[in-house]
Amino acid sequence: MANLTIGKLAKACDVNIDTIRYYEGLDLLVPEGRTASGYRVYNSESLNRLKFIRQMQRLDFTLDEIKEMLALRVSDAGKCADVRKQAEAKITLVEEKEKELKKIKKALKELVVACENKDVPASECPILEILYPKG
Amino acid sequence: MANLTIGKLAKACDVNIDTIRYYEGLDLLVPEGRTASGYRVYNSESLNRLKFIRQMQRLDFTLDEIKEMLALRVSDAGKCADVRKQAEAKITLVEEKEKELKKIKKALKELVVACENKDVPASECPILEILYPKG
DNA sequence: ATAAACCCTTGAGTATACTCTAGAGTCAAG
DNA sequence: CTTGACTCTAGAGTATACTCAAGGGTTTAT
Repeated sequence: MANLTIGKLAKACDVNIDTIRYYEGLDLLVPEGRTASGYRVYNSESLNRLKFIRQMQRLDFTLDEIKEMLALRVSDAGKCADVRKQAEAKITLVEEKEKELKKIKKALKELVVACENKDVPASECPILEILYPKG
Repeated sequence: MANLTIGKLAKACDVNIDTIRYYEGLDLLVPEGRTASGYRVYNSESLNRLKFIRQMQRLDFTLDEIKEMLALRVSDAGKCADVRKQAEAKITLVEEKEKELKKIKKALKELVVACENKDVPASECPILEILYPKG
């Protein structure tokens, strides 16, 4: 695919241009090369890589974790299982968070109901009383 | 309940002692009082408050958001409707978080499935293709 | 009474992930 | 050939959330 300047890459992925240079410093996204005048040159693989990085960030992976995953790609496929394990660990984490969120939501809803009944304790912090009754 | 020194509170919640002082600076967790010699004194409400803070942080709420939730209380009779509104806003926030987590989980599960499909030639990890297809 | 363990404050340092500034060179259109 | 858009580097700044260090008082156990 066509060579890309840093600006075009940034626009294509809707990423700040400085972020791309920042990723380079982390060895996360290194340009294919440079022009004679020193401009960074990127190719379509850079594009995929950057898209992948952003996608994984949306999935709550840190840049370090993403870097590790990208390192797995270039080594052997036996390590696919490693990535799977990481993903599974994240799923467990997500499921735990879902459970906790339910509790919080329940407490907040009780607070709303209490408000409607003008029942709200004059306490310092009703949400704590609801979540942790009787001190 | 028994009065707690900062060290005991820290230990009880498995939190760094400096973190507690840091929270105080944010008006997030203020001690009940001080001893004559200036030592912070905490009570059981502090304990609940700190537990709540940590729980909410695990759920990816920022300290600012947590502070707002803890502030949901009726100071005088007329403000009940106000608190209800704010509580409802927080419920919306929680529900947004739930949605986000669902999306993340779905993507992670796709990732895991992709990993399990080992029909794919051993040279490339298919995960990247799933997350970023037709690169 | 003395040493260990604990507490105080102020201020600096760390980690993650950017984001911006300054000063200067390069490229593309009219 | 000039003007504006783009790029370069190095380094500083931002935001969130801690975490540590220095220097000095306080409590507690022996």
